[in-house]
Amino acid sequence: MFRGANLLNIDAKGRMAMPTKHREVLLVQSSGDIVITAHPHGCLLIYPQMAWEPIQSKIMAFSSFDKKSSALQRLLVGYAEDIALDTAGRLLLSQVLREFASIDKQAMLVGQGSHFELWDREAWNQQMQNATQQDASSMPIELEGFSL
Amino acid sequence: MFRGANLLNIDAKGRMAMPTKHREVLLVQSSGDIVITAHPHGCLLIYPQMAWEPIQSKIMAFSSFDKKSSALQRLLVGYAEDIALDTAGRLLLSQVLREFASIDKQAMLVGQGSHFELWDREAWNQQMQNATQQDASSMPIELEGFSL
DNA sequence: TGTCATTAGTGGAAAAAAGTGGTTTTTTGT
DNA sequence: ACAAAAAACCACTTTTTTCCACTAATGACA
Repeated sequence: MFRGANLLNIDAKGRMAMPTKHREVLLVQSSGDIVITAHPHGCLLIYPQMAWEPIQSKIMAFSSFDKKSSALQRLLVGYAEDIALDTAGRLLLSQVLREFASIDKQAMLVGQGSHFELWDREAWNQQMQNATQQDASSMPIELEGFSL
Repeated sequence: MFRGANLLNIDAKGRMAMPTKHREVLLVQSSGDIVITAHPHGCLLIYPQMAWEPIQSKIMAFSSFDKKSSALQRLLVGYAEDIALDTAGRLLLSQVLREFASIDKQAMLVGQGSHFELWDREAWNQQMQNATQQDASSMPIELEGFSL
């Protein structure tokens, strides 16, 4: 599925060209219909529309009285927008979403299997700097014994 | 499997010639399909495509809300690119990956059994300088009682 | 030990594909 | 019906990919 990182330019209208290798998959899987939403870590999430639906269902099944889960519902479902690729394979990022993720001129599109993450260029570099400075002792339990 | 270190030149387009002795293995094992990604220690990882898949599955099974494990997912899967050897047995390193590992003109390709690591020449020398200055007292527990 | 032959490494040109930006057309809301 | 905004369209530029040719290195054999 989706993997790999691409540095992309965003034009004055807020349009961003999807790398061609991913376009076909998106067109086949959900006829170019995309859902974009906000991620709690400060980036955007990009799903093929069909893959998003079951996730949204799960999220909305959480209790809406619990503060944590309703906050998550507001973020993930509240920000979610339906967008389609234009004829040139670009997608239009709304003002609101761009502001949420502080995305301006350049963004890093990062494949994560079933979906993508979209990061402001600077925020991504920051993120990666942290990740490469971690040492194994601070790794979570589930990574115990994991090796490449 | 893969072992040995080779100093390789990278041309202006970012192409790198695989040492011939490794080409056959890569061709037989995964018809020349390679996955290349980022390693938290600042080098690149090169796997035969088939050998990479099960590793990616394990990584993506971690929780995506935990900061530490999602950082690892972003690094390892986010940077992973599918690449094939060209007709001359070279592989093309993308701008993004070269920048991650600060690889410019020369790189050290290091066999690690199932896979390779690719280091910027300078970073590799640095790395080795540290390794030769370590003394046994700072070794991790699992190396207790280990001798060559 | 020198010459020849084969194979590996390197560089670049031509062709194809992708990215970009602006103009026109359509839609939407007033 | 008109104005503003958004979407579609189209043409140009840049990048990427593929292919081919040349040079260097290695090894075999006389």
